Amino acid sequence: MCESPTPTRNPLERILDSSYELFSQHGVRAVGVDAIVAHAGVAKMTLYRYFASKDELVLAFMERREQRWTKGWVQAGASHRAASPEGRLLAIFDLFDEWFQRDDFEGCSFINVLLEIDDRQHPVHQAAVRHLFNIRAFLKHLAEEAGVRDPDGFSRRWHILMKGSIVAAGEGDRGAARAAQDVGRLLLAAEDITVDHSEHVSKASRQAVAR
Amino acid sequence: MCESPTPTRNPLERILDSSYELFSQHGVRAVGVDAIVAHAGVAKMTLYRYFASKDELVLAFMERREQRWTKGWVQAGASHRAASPEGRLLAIFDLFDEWFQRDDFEGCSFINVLLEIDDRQHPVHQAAVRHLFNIRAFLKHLAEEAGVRDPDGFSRRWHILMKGSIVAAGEGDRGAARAAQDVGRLLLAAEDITVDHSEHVSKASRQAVAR
DNA sequence: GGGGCACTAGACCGGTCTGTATAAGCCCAT
DNA sequence: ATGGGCTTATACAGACCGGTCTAGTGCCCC
Repeated sequence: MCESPTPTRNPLERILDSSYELFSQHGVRAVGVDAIVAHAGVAKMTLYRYFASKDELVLAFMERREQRWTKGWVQAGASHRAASPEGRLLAIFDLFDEWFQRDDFEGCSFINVLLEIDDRQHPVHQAAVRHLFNIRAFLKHLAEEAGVRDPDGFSRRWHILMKGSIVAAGEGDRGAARAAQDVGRLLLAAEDITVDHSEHVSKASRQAVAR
Repeated sequence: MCESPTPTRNPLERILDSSYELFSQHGVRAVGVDAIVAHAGVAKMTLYRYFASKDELVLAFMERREQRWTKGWVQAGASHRAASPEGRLLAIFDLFDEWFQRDDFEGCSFINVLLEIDDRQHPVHQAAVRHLFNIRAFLKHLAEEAGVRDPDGFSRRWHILMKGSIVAAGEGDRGAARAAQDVGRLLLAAEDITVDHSEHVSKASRQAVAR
């Protein structure tokens, strides 16, 4: 009688949920549509009723990844943990640190797709580039708020730290987030020398160091 | 009569050469054994005479990648371009800068394999981790020579910059090497403040900046 | 010249992939 | 109750995958 509480009865949502779980965990190339429909408990024809091809499903997955991971976790989490732009930039690596300790650490799906689909003309590859660009837009926004000299260059450097630490975590380095955060503090300190010397940074640094 | 000058008549070498070209360019998952034997101009049975499985061929490819890329290009190139350990660390990004401008930029095969084969127990995945560790061993050696406080941590941070810039180049950012090099200079400068103030760094920095 | 060996060419096997076709079941609204 | 649309289950097509088998070819060395 009393079944599971709202077992995501909607087939479309079940497909999207299963795609998110399987694609993010094992990659879009390793997971076939059969695995997704089996995990979702729907018929394959139902999937192809909503998506013309697997590629379109992958694109929908990446949109969802941006909503959940980029916006719902990185941006919201960083904004919640610190008030100043410098503190929010550093807080990204606090989030990463917790992320890297998880046994089901799955890496950045945009990086994974970018490298899995090497054809630069492929729409899925281009979508990965676009979603990574959107992450950088958030970093650039924070950099502008922090008043750095070159917000675009700064966001690129910060993103290099993020991506490098994610790959390092994929190797098994659980301290990669702290290592990248240390470098990030140097980046901020170098900016503060020539821009300003507000106390927000030291506050965020103390908070991060204390842990 | 006069055929192509020594067309790598040896079938084993033809297989290894084709594996290197195709695997490094398109990834070990996207390239099948049929494509390799076709490119090498050998019979499939010849491949399976020398390698028990595709996985073993991939392992042989990664060994060759370490010989050619890690040792023959990164380590030899950095050692040739600068004499001091600090200069050699920075020279890595000079090499990367030229690499990133190439139209056939293929990325780091070890990172690609690491993310393509997500199973941490898989020997190919573990081999990728090992080859990345070997790169870090070279960085650690330079860090020790430079006299940094924490050579292991320093090599991890430097490697994060390398890996992050490679991913950024995969996105299409042709300036990623210079961006990472700028951050690398900050790392070296931070070390010099607390360790020593030898002139090698400033020499290397001048050399790198002057270009 | 003849035996042995590496190599070639191509068919072939079982499995997996994306995507389609078909037929039956279910639910809801008229 | 009776359609009609959504969903299901299942089978299937065609391509590709890693890997095997076989028959035949050329070459080198005794």
